[in-house]
Amino acid sequence: MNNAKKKRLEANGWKVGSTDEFLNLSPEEASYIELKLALSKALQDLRKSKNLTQVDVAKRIKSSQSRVAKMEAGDSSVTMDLMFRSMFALGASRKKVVGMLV
Amino acid sequence: MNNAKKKRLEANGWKVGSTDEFLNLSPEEASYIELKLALSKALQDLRKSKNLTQVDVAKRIKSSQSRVAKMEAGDSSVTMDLMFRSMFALGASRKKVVGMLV
DNA sequence: CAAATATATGTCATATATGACATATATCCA
DNA sequence: TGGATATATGTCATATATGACATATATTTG
Repeated sequence: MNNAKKKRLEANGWKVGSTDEFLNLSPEEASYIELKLALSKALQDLRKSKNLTQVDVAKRIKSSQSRVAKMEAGDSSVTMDLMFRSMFALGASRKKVVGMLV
Repeated sequence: MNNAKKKRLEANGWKVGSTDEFLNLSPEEASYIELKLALSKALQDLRKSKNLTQVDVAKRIKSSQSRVAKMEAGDSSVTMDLMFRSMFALGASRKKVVGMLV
């Protein structure tokens, strides 16, 4: 994990150690966070591929633009449940969704 | 979706329509729930393949046996985040985890 | 460039998930 | 069988996620 990624993680509310780089980020936590970031990226890619705005997505899932923005940013305050739901709401199949996480 | 599955869903706290079978369960909700159930099954399979008890898993993720049981039951009160975290805590790789969801 | 449109960030009150606990039920095995 | 071990179910106080809102900052378009 490079420094830019670490900065992005910290910016999104993840605890990635202060003095030392990320020794206190266990492998399993790292895997989880990286999968979640992949999911947030997948959601954004999917939305863009359909030429939809965050407001459009928000309407479909009865949420708000700000929450969609947070999903796409991989913010620590959003669950993967909401992200998966959003992708399905955009018409993606399970195969498609899972495929975007490989 | 057959009746047995519906019963299982309802038992786990999912709202799957009362009078009519499951007309009020939109395709995206169905996809989400089915993915989550696949994940709960994957977690259980993984645990059993390692010959661990729910208590063992609970210790590794600093949770409780009851919560692990709920994860494996696909209970509506548990997030996919916790399930993914658990699988990673059992040593599964992202490739492995994602592969179990295909 | 400026206006319009899109996205990001911060905060709140409320809803939901969490670990913990008690206890019920199932499964194992001597 | 019955005691031991494992899993399921229900509940609670607390922690965290949620939609909504305001508003800041980009990005597009004319």
